[in-house]
Amino acid sequence: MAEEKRPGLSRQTMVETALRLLDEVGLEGLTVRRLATELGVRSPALYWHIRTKQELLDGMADEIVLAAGMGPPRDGESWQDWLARRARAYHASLLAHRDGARIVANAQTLSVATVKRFDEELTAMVGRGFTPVLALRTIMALTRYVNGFALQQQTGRAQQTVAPSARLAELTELLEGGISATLLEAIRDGGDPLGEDAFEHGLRVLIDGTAAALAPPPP
Amino acid sequence: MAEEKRPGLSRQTMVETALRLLDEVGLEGLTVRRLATELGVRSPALYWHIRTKQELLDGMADEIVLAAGMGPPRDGESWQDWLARRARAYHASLLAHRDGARIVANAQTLSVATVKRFDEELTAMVGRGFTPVLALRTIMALTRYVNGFALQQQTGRAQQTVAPSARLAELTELLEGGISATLLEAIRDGGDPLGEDAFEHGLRVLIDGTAAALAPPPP
DNA sequence: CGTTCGATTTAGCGATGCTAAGGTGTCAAC
DNA sequence: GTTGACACCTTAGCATCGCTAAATCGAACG
Repeated sequence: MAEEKRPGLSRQTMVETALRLLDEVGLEGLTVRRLATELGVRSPALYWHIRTKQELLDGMADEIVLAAGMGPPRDGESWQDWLARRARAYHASLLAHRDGARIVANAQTLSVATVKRFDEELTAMVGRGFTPVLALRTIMALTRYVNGFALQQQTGRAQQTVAPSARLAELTELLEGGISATLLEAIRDGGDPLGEDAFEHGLRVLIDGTAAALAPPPP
Repeated sequence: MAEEKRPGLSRQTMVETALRLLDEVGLEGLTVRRLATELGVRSPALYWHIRTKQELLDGMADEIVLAAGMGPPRDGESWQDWLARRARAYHASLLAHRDGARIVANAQTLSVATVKRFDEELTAMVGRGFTPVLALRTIMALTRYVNGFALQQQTGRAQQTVAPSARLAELTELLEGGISATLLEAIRDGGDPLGEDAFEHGLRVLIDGTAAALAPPPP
């Protein structure tokens, strides 16, 4: 059972435990002291391995991004399929941990490994007809969309236990003014605006628009 | 000079002063005590007008969104031009205050006025050929993109005083591994990945992709 | 056996969001 | 005019936070 090495603590175990703890207590509950307790240690001990709490959060963000397992497209995979697959994997990784999107969004540092993988992806895109600039802008636009989507999914979880129909009822009350309430119709017809269908729609729009930007402009 | 009314304090003046203070001290420096001092009052006084600090932040977020002055398209304006104009106005509004994007992203409440305006916009889009669902998803996708973009622009402002060339030098060092470094080429050719050109690119991609989704699918 | 030094502890500082309880001024009712 | 009532603000202070300084522990090495 004694799986502990000599130091007993390390940056990596701290990051992993912090991510586990994050799922229990959320970002607001993720305190240095709480994490120390989880590691069977007193809080100042953590500061031997990290300089600041933000450094820990950055490590967690990098772990989340890395866990998406992104990378260049497979052989024979179209860039459209690859971009969609990549975006879905990234999205899932952000949602895999409570407040994951917020942690990634507020991170201030990228690890070298992440940058390298990113560069490989760009290179692959160039191999498929993208210019470097277009490749970079495409991936960044997609990343921002996914970030924004996941962020919105994970914020305002106050009434999360309440069914989504409650939110709808709340909206109905809000728009009682008798005005058109197109919003209500859209929600009824289109399902949860934060659901998978909505996510997929934005994804397709971005990829289709990129295809247009990639094709040579009509003479 | 005596511009004070009877109460001397109100939710609205608090929000306005908080936004002014935010530009000076940033989100981390925006403390309840500091804001109270700015208002010539002791910190617990604020809690007569708000229940929690988050409520104040929500008010600030709403003010920022409202300040974008969005609304239905003008007469004769194409939905493409309108969406682009709307996105730019929203983007500018997020950047108008230090950490503005973070405040909006973490907000948990929307004011009734904001929801109403949003509904008017959707109605206008329906009048231009959108289904309610497509209108909602389009605006949400755009909003998420803008949120993500502004958020990334405003985070990691550590070396902001240093010229962008410094970031490039840092990247160069990072990719010294001799690998292809397509990323470097993209940055050199495309300028700042967080600049206006990059923003406009994503905007155009989203609008072009939406045009494709709006057109009847080819039989 | 003593030294060294990496790793952790004890103690505590300043700051935060927020609460409890008590004041203070203004205005209406009598 | 006195007296309530009520809106609004203050004086204290609690629990908790990120983080630091200094002392202490313990294994490795001479």
